[in-house]
Amino acid sequence: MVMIMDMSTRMFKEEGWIRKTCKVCGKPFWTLDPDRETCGDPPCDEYEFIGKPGIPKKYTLEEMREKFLSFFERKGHGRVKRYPVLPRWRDDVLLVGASIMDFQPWVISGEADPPANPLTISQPSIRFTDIDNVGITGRHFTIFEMMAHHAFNYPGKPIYWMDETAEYAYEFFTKDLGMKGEDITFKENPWAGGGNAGPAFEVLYRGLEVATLVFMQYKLAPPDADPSQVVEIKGDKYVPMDTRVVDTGYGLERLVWMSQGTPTAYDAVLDYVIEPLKKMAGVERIDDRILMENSKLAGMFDIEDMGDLRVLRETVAKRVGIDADELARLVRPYELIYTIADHTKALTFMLSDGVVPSNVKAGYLARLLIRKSIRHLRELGLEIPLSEIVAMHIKALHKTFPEFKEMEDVVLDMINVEEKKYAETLKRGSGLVKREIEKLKKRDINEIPLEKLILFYESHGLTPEIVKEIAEKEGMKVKVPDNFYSLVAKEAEKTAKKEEEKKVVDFELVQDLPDTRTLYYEDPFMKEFDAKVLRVIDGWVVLDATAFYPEGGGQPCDLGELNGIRVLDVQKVGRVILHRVEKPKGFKEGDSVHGKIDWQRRIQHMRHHTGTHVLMGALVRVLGKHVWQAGSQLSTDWARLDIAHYKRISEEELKEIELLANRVVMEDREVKWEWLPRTEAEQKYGFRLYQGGVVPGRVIRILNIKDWDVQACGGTHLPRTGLIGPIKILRTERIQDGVERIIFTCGEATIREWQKEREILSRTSEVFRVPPEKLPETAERFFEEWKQARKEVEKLNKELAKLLVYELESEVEKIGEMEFIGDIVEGEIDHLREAALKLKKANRIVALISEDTNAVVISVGDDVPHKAGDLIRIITKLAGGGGGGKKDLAQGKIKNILKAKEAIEELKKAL
RNA sequence: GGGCCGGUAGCUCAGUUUGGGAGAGCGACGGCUUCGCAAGCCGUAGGCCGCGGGUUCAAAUCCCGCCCGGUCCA
Repeated sequence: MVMIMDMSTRMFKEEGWIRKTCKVCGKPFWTLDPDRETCGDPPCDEYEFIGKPGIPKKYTLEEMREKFLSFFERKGHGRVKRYPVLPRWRDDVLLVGASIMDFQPWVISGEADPPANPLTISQPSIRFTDIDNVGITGRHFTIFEMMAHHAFNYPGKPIYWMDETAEYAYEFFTKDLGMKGEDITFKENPWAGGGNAGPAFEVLYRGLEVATLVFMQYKLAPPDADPSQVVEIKGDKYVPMDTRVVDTGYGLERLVWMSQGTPTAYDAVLDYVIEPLKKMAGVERIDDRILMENSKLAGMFDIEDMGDLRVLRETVAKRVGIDADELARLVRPYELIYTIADHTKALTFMLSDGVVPSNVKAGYLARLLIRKSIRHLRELGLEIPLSEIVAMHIKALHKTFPEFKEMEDVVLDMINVEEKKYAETLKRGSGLVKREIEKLKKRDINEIPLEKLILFYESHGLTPEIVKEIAEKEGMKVKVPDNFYSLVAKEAEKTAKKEEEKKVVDFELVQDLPDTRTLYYEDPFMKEFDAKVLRVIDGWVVLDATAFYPEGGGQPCDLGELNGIRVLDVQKVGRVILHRVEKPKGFKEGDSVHGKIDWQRRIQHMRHHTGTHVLMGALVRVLGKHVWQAGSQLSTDWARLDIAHYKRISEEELKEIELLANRVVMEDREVKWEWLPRTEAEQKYGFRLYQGGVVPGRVIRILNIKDWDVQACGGTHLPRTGLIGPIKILRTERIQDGVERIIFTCGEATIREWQKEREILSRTSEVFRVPPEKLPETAERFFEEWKQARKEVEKLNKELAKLLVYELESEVEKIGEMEFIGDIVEGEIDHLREAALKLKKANRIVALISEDTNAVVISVGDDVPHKAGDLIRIITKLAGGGGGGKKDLAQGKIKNILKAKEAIEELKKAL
């Protein structure tokens, strides 16, 4: 736990800073004030700027952001544009939650150059960890801008480290913003997370954390690490990193708040939403004193469940001298409005940056925010569409973020679609709850059991609050435990399973081999080639060069032959390509080989691959810029492309997409590829490059279809779109909410599809004996007539049953007190049953056997002391077969119809 | 990716636990009552019980696979 780390800096030593230990939390901190005893961080200190701003001048978001960025520009930092909140360049996190995430893992690992070094940025960041605190504590947001300056100290190329970082912070705060130096504290708080660690300072001012300065210099120690290098931090072992990174974060919203001294940070930065909402909802004005006390205390709280919230209410109520319930009534509307304002802002960023609401990943987080906001609007009694509020954000922010305007139509439509979906879920749900209540009432239960609440939430998306609202109208009690959601989480944990990762061909044995020369990149049309065998491992042959494309990027490997021996599989391990061959004994090190590629197969892959990119361009143009590739797979006979989209693609859209894609084929556009350094490619083309997912490597391969589509892609492609041939969309599937799959063909595969379709049509035409264009109406007519005929049969059966009944009535025999009818008849089981039931009387037994279908039916009246199920067994025992039923009716089938008569006699005897 | 819920008449759903007669309400249509309307009463039509396979004498019901919709979690 103890880390030996010197955390004094040049400034601390030269300017007379004192290192003290906080008397409340016990953590060390640095201050200029000899009398200070606490570290400055809540709950050790309370907010001191509410109502009396800690910065002399009032700032808006834009002014503060500019102040910060230009300060660091003056200090030699390159200004970098914000990154999208949806991190396309990595697949280990759902959303960007800090500026440093923009540069992980490529820049930090040294695989890509930073866009500037040192650099400064203001990065919109989204975090869900504090979502329960949002709107309540006054300082927590799901979305905030992390202003930062970063320096990447690569080996031998140091930029700067702790001394400069602390000085920049102090200078910016005191000189540029005019904060009081003696009120600033630097709290030591070593940081560890995501496999990295290092010393860190929290910079605190008047009870608020305004910046965090982190010095990343350790990484998790590998098992074989040199023990003299190992440091232990928070229980984990670390070793020094080659690249040391200055990672800072200045809270833009918090600094603006500090400069305004409003009761909450929300008031300072989201007033353009808060004020109209207050007016619309007719929120009662409360005494500023109550609001301020509330936010001062709320600032020291961390809300994890409803219990925590109650404690907060009671504490504040006591301090301002009113009743806790009264306080809640007054404060609640404010909290709702704050939360809505924050969540809708987060949505504006997420949706504009390409998150599509769905039931998975980041899309699910967007849906959570949408639904929570809608519920809050309802609680406020406001009946306005959520999109109206998102539009307010776009209006207020589009000058700084012009991309919002560009995406506005799609974003608002997505919100409206989601709102409609939620309304339907609720409607469906309330019916469900009401029906459940009816059932419970019948069983004299007047409270909804917890397991039902969990079921409603997990399976039907109904929060316990909503269930409560519905149930109480029906006079049903509902008790929601404070920790309901953690109960649900525990429930889910039980079923959580670990996934096993499938290992591909993994050979440590190839590590010493040189990279295989990739002839398929040098000339994608190379069909034959000569090469040398470098090694033969198990069934795999490694060559110095190959034109065989190894499986990757959704493109299957090439097949063909080496020296006439069949190649069965081609895989890439690191940068070495392995060929699995049918007879590995035919190869030895040093051999010359001649390779031949199955060209029919390969060219079809190329058509499908280039075709995928053409189709992607068409999808984006028809459906919108939110469309993003979510996966793709191609084969010789078909290809499929999964895309993020928020509703089903209509038939009209599909036609348009297909037409557009084929037009681009007919225009015969140029297709070019080039290798570019990662950062250069990103700056030039944007993150749209990463359609196919994260691409590793220092340089990446860029595939460019002229004025149509640019992507990072490692596949083999055609040089002109005209070579793709016809593109045909076969169908679409919705593989999950928010993801559509398009299955299509190109080139020869399309022609084969056409032929297949014609065959189906002509065969069907032959069956119906009509020309293909008449098929729909003919099929419909046949289906109708078939239904009609079926009904006729049913009717006739009923008629027959009636006749049978009439006939059988005259065959009644008396057996003691009981009446018995037993006969061998004709007909289906339904028909027999109909008759037996019609003949049923209190003291009567009816047994019928069908001589054409072997069906047996027995009906038994209420007063008869036998069960039909038992009686039928007498028959089936004798005549074979089986059957059974209830007290009054049994059905079955016998094997030997010749024994039917005998069986009925036997039954009679048994009575 | 994993879990859960659902798909039965035009609509909303029951029936699935424990296999054996496919139902209710609303709507549609017809009739009665009424000067006429609303309403009420009586009656009629309307079902590949999501699709495919399996078990069984017998499957809406049990088992397996698929499709469609919903929902929660990582």
